[in-house]
This record gives sequence, structure tokens and C-alpha cells, in this order.
Amino acid sequence: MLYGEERKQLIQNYIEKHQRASVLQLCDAFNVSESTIRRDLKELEQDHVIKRTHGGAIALESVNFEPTVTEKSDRFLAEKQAIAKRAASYIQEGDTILIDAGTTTLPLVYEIKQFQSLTVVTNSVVHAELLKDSPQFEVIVPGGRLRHETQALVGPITDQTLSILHVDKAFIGTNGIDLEDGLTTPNLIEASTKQLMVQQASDAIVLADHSKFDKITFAKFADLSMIHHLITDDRVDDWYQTELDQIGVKLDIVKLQED
Amino acid sequence: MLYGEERKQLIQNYIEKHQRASVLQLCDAFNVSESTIRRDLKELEQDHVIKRTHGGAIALESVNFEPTVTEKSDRFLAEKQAIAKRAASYIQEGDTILIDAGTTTLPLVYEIKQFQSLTVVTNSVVHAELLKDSPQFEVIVPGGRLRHETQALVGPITDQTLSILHVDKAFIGTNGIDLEDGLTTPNLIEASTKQLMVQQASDAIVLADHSKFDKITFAKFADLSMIHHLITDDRVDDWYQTELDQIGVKLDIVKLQED
DNA sequence: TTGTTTATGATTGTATTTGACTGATTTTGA
DNA sequence: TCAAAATCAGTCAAATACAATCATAAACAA
Repeated sequence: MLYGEERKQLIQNYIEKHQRASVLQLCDAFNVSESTIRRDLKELEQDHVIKRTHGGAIALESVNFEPTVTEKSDRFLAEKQAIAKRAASYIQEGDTILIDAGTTTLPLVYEIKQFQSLTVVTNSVVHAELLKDSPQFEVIVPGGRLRHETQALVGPITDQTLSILHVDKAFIGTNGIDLEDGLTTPNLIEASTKQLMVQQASDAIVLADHSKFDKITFAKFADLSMIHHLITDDRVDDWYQTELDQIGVKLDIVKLQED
Repeated sequence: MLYGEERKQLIQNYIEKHQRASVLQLCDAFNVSESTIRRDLKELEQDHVIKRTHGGAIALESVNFEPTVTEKSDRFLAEKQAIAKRAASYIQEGDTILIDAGTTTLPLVYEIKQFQSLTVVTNSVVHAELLKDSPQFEVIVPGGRLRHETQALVGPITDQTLSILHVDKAFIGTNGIDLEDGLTTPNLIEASTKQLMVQQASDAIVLADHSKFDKITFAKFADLSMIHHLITDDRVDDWYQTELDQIGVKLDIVKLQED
């Protein structure tokens, strides 16, 4: 016969391994009543170890992931993953890189884990948290105020720190791309931070799926001519290629079908 | 016939080997009363050697395991939760608080979510990530280099940012507490950051379970007299109360039984 | 020796764990 | 949308385990 603590430990292990478990399943497994299982799950939830659901419980990670990357980004996840993969090919072992906050750059965090040695600067608490178990990387966070809308660190503290750093490559997200009005983002303070990111990089690389083109969203953070590479997907208009070529921006179009 | 200490040692060995033992089992094995076994188990638990359960005791964790900060099931979670709860009672609506990185302060993040308006400074990417969905808080991260061992942001960037901030209350963790040698932590750079935290707070509050007492761990970051409150659990020696009183530190002992 | 401390065991009232039961809530499917 | 089914929270009682207390006896100190 098991002690309650042992049972709870095993339930936790099971859920962490299988991501989910039902009350009845656990009843059967441990030969105890539903009441007991519910009490166990309640306590495990209070310990922030699992998340209860109607009928059972699920692991915590799976909840963390879904809501953060939310809304339409799910629809474009494949595009963003493909773009991130291409972006990772720009990186060389030993590089010092900067990864902007945002859902577009998030898949890049997973892509870079193949490298053995990088210095990674990121102003996203989510990105930084994902890198906490990668001791092969030197991870620098430029601090600042947490914008809850984008989980980015922004503001004067961020800018001041960024201004004393220089990186080989900066991977930057954007909300709007327009030939005339350049790169724009909805928030003024965030624009200031992005502007600095572009300035402090030898190679400013913008990651943007096709939906960002021909959009202007309030605050400009860079002229198109100030960036060096623009990685996007193959649903972007062809004529951008030549237009961007003329102002010295290399447009890198990722083919979604292949890959 | 065995001495008490011998019996305790054998109980500990047995549990470490078999992962579990019941009170009656041990009674039988050592030919002593239940009272005696319970007393032994109580002491072994206080030494953080085993975990008691109703009916017996279990090992703390499977042997091959090196506890990391990310460990969901922290060894002494209950103590830390109780301490965090008490710590939260020091906070007032509207306060500017600082929360140090570390497992002891982590439960405090959950406790503060009851408040409507706080400014929270934290040098932990894990803590910050947990606060990203609490828009009622102004969250400031003082940046820095990510120490993978503790998930804390440390180093010159951290220190420089902290030096221009001032908080009402700072909740700080520690690895060692000693009357003569003060508060210590194993890492020199982290000590520097903690030192600043103490300095920049109107009210420096140290959170530490009893196991931290009478320990010295390399790098000192503060004299005991420099902190204002020390929250711990009721397994700490009584005489600390009077000793700390003399140097102006208020010792706040959380009763674990009463929750 | 004689008084004191310490370890232990017996006793008693209290706490905890668990499963059954009840009514409330949520989900599901027509 | 509504009603049935499933799931849940809350309460209760029984069994077990517990803490607290006191008494005893051995070990210790004066």
C-alpha cells in the first residue's frame, strides 16, 4: 500500500511524462476512490506542479505554450518555424547574436540550440526562460520594464544597456513593412528599443512573414535601408525583390512547399 | 541494544535504500515503541534526511538525482510556501518590491498575485516569466548575464541598473546565515548583486528556512545587522531570537503546524 | 550518594486519511 | 438551447495514525 505522498509523486511523474491523466485512469491505477484522486490533484495544483481540468489534469508546460503564442500566430506557426530555420542558417558558431521579443523570433530560440557556443542577447523574458537550461550559451538580458502585451523588456533601462552592447547579428521582428515608411511597430517605447537593436548590430536581420508587408503600424523604428537582411515566406509579392535590392536589402524568401 | 543515534542512522540507511518504511515495520525491526520511532522520524525529517508520511516515511528523492532550481517538486516546498506567505503579509498595496532569484522566493511570486497594484523588480527570468500575465504589476527586470545554475541575472549590468533603483521592500534569499560571518552565498558575482539589493531597499527582508542557519558558504553579501527582517520556520534554534534582537534584526518565525 | 537529565513506553485525546454520499456544477450531444 | 450525463465540491463517519503528556528507569553530574 502506498502512502499519500508516494501516490502524489507518482501521479506527478505520470502527468509530466504523458502530459495528461484522467481521474478514473488514476483511480484504477492506484486502487483508490475518486475523492482521493481529486484531493491529490487539488494539492498538486496548489503546488504549481500540474493543472487540473474537468475530468483529470494536464502538465504545466502544455498550458504555458498555447496561450502565449496565441491567436492567429497558430495559423502562421509553420511559416514562422520555416523562417526561423532559415534565420538560424545565418548564425555561425561563436557568434554574438540578439533575438528580439515576439512570436516570430520565438521558434529561433529552439533552432539555435544545435549550436555549441553562442552569446545570446534577448529582451524577452519568455525567450530567456527557454534558454535557462542551455548552459553552452552566454545569455544576456538587457533588463527593462516588462510590457505584458508582448512579454518584451523595453524602456530606458533596456535602451541604456543595449547602447553599450554590440552584436554580430540581430534578429528582429516587426509589425509593419512599407517601402516608404519603413519598419513600424504599434508601440512607441518598443520602437525605440528596436531602433537601438538595428543600430547596435553589424548585421540587422528582420524576420517577417508575408502578412507584415504593406502595413504601417504607428511607430517607425527603422528605414528599410538600415537593415541588411529580410527573411520572409514565398507568399510575398515578387516585385519586392527588385525594389529591396535597389536599396541594399537582401530579401531572403523561404519556400514553404519545399523544406 | 542500540543507542538512539545508531537506530536513527540505521533507519536513515534503510529508507535511503528501500525508499520507504512504515512505523510498525521499524517498531518491529528495532523492538521499540511507536513513540520512539515517531520521535526518530521527526528528527530525521527536521534534518532534511527523509520525508515523513502518515504511517511512516519515504526517501526525499531517488538517488541519482541532482536537484536543480527548476525542480518542480522542491524538497522543502511546504516550508518555503509558508515563509512566502508570511513574507507577502509585509507587502502593502502600491509598494515597490524587489524579489531575489531562487527557490525560496519563488512561492512569493504566487502569493503576491492577490495584490492589485505593485511594482515588482526581479533579477530572475523564471520569476519574471511567471509575472508576464499579471498586467496589474509594473515588472522591472534589471538585466544582466544569466547564471544557468540559479536562473538569476547577475553581473555588472545587473548591478548598474540596481544601483539606480530604490525599493520599499527587498525579499532576498541566502545560502548561509551565521552570527559572525553574516549572510553568504556560493558565488562571488551573485554576492555582489545581493549586496546591492540589501543596500537599495528601505526594508531588507531575508527569507531562509532553518537549514540555512549556522552555515557559511564562501561569499559574504551582508552583515546580519544590515538587514531588517529575517523570516524563517520554527525549526530554528530559540536563542537566535535574542541574539538577533540585540543587533536590530527582527526574527519572524513561521509556525508550520498552524499554516 | 542524591538530584538531574535523558531516553523510552504507555495512555489519551486529537488529527489525518480515506471512501461514501449528497447536491451543485460543468460538459456533452441532440 | 435544453436535458442528460459526467464530473465536481462539500460533508460525514470510521479507521488509522498522530502529538502531547506523564511516568519510569537508566545514565549522568554534583
